[in-house]
Amino acid sequence: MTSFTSSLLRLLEERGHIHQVTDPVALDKLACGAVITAYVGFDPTAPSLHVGNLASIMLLRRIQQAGHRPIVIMGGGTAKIGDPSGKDESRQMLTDERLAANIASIKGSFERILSFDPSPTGALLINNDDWLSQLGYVELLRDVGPHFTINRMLTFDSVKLRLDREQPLTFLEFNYMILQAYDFMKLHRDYGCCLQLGGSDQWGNIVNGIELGRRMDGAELFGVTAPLITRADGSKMGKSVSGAVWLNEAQLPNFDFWQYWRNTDDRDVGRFLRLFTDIPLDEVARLEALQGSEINAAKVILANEVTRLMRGDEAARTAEQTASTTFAGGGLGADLPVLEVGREGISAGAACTALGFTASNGEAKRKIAEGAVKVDDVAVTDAAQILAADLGTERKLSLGKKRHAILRGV
RNA sequence: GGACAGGUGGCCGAGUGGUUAAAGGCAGCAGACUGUAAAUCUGCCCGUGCAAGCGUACGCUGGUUCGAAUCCAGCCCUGUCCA
Repeated sequence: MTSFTSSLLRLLEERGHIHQVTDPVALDKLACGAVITAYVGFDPTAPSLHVGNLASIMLLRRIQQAGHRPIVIMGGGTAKIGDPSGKDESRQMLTDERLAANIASIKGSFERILSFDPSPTGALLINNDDWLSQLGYVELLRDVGPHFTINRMLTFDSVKLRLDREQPLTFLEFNYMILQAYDFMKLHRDYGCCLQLGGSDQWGNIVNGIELGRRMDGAELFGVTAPLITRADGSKMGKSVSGAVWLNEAQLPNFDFWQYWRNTDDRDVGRFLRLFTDIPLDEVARLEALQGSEINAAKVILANEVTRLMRGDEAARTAEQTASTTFAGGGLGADLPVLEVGREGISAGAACTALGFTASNGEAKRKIAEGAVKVDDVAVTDAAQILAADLGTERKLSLGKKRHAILRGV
């Protein structure tokens, strides 16, 4: 797996995007000579993608950077079924309206990352529901069914996992891999797409698509999977104090998004810089070599770059300023959440809950008893203590070291 | 359709009549230490209340009992095997 000649595979490999490739030599050769079309699929099960999807999103960006054409497949059709991969429980089914709304909302993330220009390398965003919902059952069975054997399907991890754990796998879900394979074949027919990329959990699905394309059309298709990105402590990416780390601002404020990256584990800094930013590799090497507390500078750069990419320049700048005023200066940053306080004030406990720092008043009380809540850096001792701010003034309310908010007198 | 085993808090998983808001683990939050890191130690971890308490909670419905997650009945769901 060394020294590819195509810019595509070199780029992917250098930046740590490659886990497995179906036929590296042939793909390398193909990617040298022509503009190829490649796709990655996403399930629109929520109104926003999250950082767990970011590695796949970046794959598409790299494709375009290497001079090829990326296709984003929104799994509007497959989402109605639910991918059994890696999950031990089936997924809730979504309505058409919900899916359409999710797709519309997710689209924004891709518009930041990819260029949807009309050139040969311009990105496309396609909903697989366009064809999947048109399929006739008997027709599908007859055309595609003969190319799959149950024997083989049973050997795929996604299926085996459920069976081994003696958990239900419905016929509906069992069909997911067939429809996904169908997607690949369809994209090859309609768009000349010959490469599918995805997370390592998609290996089985991708291989199925390659097989189906070969059997039905004699097509030569390829697959690349990306490594599962875990953090140095072994956990999956994507949780912050506020829950999942969503890519859309509507689901997660810019400052929290920035903070997520700022708090990256030392050991992950280099890897994340390579994967999730466009910073040149020699610069990355310099940054990740920083020792001790100096590596914090690299984390700021990581946070700035990723935030810039996903949220824009302005968002990154404001978040960084907020962080430096709040953490270094002990002041109040513009990006902090604001709680408006009337003349009558609000109890310390209620304020924490109103800001979403705590889930209930009971939790707020416990946190206060633990000495976690501070107003203007002075610990609050009584949950019932009334906090007030004079008209037009601002005070700082903090829970722990990371969460801060502005109390504004109105 | 039959036999057997199951359905417990975000997840895993103990618990088979009161001392059970329910062991233990994971995840999470906070405190200490630090560099807004990691590791470690400590505390917290259904809601409400200052508190005693109250309200909810162990698939669903009903029953037995002073008292049920625990016993009984019916139903729903899942798995394994059989037909």
